[in-house]
Amino acid sequence: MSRKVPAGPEPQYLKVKNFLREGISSGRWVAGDLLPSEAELGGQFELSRMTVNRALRELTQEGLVERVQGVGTFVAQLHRISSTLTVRDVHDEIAERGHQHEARVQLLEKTKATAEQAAEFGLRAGAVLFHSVIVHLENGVAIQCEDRLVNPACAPDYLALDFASTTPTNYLLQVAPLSEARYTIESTLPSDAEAKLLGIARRDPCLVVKRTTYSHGQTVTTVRLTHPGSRYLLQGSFQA
Amino acid sequence: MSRKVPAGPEPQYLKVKNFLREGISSGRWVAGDLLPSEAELGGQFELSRMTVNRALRELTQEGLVERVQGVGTFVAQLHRISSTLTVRDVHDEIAERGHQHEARVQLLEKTKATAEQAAEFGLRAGAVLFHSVIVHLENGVAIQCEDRLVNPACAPDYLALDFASTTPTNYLLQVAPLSEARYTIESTLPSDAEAKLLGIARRDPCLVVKRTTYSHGQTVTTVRLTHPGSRYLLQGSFQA
DNA sequence: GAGTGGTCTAGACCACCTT
DNA sequence: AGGTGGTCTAGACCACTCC
Repeated sequence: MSRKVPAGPEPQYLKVKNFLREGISSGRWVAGDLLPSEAELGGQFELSRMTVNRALRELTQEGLVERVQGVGTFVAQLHRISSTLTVRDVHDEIAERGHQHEARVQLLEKTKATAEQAAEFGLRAGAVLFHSVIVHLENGVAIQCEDRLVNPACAPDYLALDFASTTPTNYLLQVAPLSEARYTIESTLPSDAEAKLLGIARRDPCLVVKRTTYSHGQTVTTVRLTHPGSRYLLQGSFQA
Repeated sequence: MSRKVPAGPEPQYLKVKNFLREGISSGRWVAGDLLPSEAELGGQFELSRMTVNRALRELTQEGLVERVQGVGTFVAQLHRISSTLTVRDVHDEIAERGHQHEARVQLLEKTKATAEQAAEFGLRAGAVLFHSVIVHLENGVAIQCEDRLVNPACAPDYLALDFASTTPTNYLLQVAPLSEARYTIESTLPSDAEAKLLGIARRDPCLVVKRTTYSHGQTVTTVRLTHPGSRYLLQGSFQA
């Protein structure tokens, strides 16, 4: 068992992972099948149990297999195609495509929280919130309208910032370490104001991402990101 | 160092993970900061390096920290809020909400591939494809129109199936082990046919998921899932 | 050369499930 | 009792980076 582990280009645990991945995606094992135990795989590959364990643990986390203590490892039901959807800072996203980003600040003001907003921020109705509306352009074309409410307790100098150079997302992540976020994605029509700002018709469908982020258990900000359906889509992929 | 590791309710590596997570979400360490090395953490917690390594490895995979060999472990830039978006079988999704699912088969036919479709399936133009259109209802309300093309080579008996009892997604996952999938999510208007089938107006925005799945390097199926924007949304969350 | 992370081992103890 | 996975150790060698 004392192999001179070359630790070459491909680690041993990856060989095990690939062996199993291959077996699953080729149909050699199908959903529900019992896979070889750690001991068996360790024998076949001449590896210690810890190394095999790592391979199987990672496959579990990737959702490809399911493990039951005392029973064994099974091929997972792949009834869910899950993948990492990344909601990112617009600036980064545009920059990564090699395009030019421009932000136009349409509004930057203090406002008083409605009862609903106050509840979301854990403040009392009428408390002061910061409110900004910014249109983001990619190579001169409006692709996102960002309508945001900010908790002044988390970012007291929000109104004094220059959003032509930093995005609110970027700034807020710096002043308030992100601990949790919730979002929804839906398809709706833009408001009159949004349609005007984005240069689209009132009846053009939009992809709307609503997001609330928390830090230290406090609500930092809520944002509504409206994207013209004709100019924006989310994409992702899944790999077995 | 020979502690009687109680392996109690909380594993040791989780203690390390939680310690670091807490430090990051509380702002004790901010993006870019250098975290204690494996050796340091091992000393503080009286753990072996392997155990600490596991904690840090998992945090890396969760996107919370970044590691550079020979340099150290740093708090990651949380410029991306990523979470697992799960695109699931409609039936499961509805059943999980405790609601009733009904599938109405609107169309089930052979068709000849257009040049574009043929290219997607790796077949020649005019090759036979199976085509189905099914409307899915949740408690009697149409929430999804599923327009699907299927590669006959992967599911020869597709046309003979009873989709009132099994969904195409479910069936196809069984006959063709999923190896890869790609999808996009966008906001558009429904076609005339879709609007009619979903019982909505032609100008009601829809959330459309397009998905192509592969098995053994073959294209198994392409599907367009159209959801009335007023009745469907995707949601997710992110936890630091 | 000293410090870092990346990997691997050959044991170990435990909890759990099946028999 | 015997097999399974879940965790942990105290070493080890390597590749990499920084000084």
